[in-house]
Amino acid sequence: MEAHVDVQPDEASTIADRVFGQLRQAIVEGNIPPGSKISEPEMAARYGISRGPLREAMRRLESANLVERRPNLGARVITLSSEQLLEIYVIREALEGLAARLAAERMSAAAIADLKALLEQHRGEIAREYWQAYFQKEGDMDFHYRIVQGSGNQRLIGILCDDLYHLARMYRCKFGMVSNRARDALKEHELIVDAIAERDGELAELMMRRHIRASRRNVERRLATETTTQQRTDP
Amino acid sequence: MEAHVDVQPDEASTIADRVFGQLRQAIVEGNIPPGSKISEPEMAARYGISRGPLREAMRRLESANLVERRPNLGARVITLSSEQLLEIYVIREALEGLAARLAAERMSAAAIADLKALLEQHRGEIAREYWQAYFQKEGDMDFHYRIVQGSGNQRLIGILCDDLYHLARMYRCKFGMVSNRARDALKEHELIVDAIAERDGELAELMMRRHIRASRRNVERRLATETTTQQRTDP
DNA sequence: TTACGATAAAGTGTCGACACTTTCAATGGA
DNA sequence: TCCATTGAAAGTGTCGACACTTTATCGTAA
Repeated sequence: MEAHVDVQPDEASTIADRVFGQLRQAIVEGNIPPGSKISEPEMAARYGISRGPLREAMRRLESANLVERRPNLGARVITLSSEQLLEIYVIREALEGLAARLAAERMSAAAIADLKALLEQHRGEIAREYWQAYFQKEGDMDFHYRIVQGSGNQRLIGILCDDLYHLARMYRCKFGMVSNRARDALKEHELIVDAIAERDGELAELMMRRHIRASRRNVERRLATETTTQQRTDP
Repeated sequence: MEAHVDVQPDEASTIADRVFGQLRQAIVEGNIPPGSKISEPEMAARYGISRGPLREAMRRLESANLVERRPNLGARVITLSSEQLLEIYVIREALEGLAARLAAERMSAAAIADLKALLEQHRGEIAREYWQAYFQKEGDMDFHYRIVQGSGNQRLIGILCDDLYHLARMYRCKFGMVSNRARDALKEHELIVDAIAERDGELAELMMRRHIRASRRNVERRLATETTTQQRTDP
């Protein structure tokens, strides 16, 4: 449990770690726009550090697939294409389906109780119409995050939590995904937790796959209408 | 297609790239034993470079999950536990099953023909008893590698080819996996390719999952007998 | 005016040196 | 004899400087 935690801007033993967390947050939230070049001297000056730690932070961003680096040409924030977003959904369907099955087999009773409490909280927030503030931002991620943790497969946890989830968040910040699917998603979450609580791994996997597929199709619809009704925003 | 290629010791624009490839090979092949500490000054001296590029190479090895680094304590080659090996198999089953399905849908006819030719070659090698030299080492990897490439999902390709496959090779080098399963595996490979050639994604996924599951069970049996008949080699 | 080439600017890759942390060993005391 | 303390040695983290590559700019010639 010591790995795979979000490196927050504060508390980090090394400068490179701290700057990595800050840069990741800035990139994911769109403060450093996709496709923009990151100049090492400029960034180092902005954060008041040397180029050494900054380069290390950049390398970690590269391995997290948030920036692309090419020799002698420097680093650019990745550009988000709809194809890549759909690729991520396809992988998440397989991987989180697996995670749900494993979680149903191995998650502790206490963790399941916590999960149910989280869903109860979400239910309340949606009823009070707070969901636009919370659920669509982090609530959904919290849910998926916990199930993946519950799988107990460290490598699976690493792939999903260290890489794919940050990318998914980045997309969410880019296109402001105001989801009309919040209620449906909550319903699906409940079905998944029920299956896990009954230790029915097969059903949990099925429900998780169906849930992520529904999310993907929602995004596909949104992308389709977006490209037909208005211009793309790629310069 | 420019990414996800094995960085060979030669031809690499930057020193860090070259040393990364050399170190990865040394680690995967067991020349730098698992669990051993990697001293930056010592390694830099051995390769005749400065600590800067070496640190970059180490960082890339860490993101490939071949070494573990802890602040102020340095880097160690990962220790291979049987649990981790099985974790990898579980993930491969899900991910390569997905890859096989996508490959059945999207692989070009030419690529499928190449795949068939590769299998034909393997068949010949096994018949001539050369399989102990080739098949068990890289032939199996070649097969899986091509199908993953055929999926066309760049992120899936990255996860499997950049990370998991090197780890799998590392395990293979550690325990000298002389497989009595070569003939069975070839048979399973043929079934998978047949399904892909008939564009039957569902069947291709099923066969690939079954194939990897069989491999995993073979490893499990081997591990079980190993631990009961002889001492573990962990010091 | 446009195309080509040279020069300068900016940026990345690499290096050696210093500061701080960890580790180990020797010394002293209980 | 054993444990704690202290000092040195080794190692990692960080920094500034230099070399080489890429890019932009300017000047010249067609």
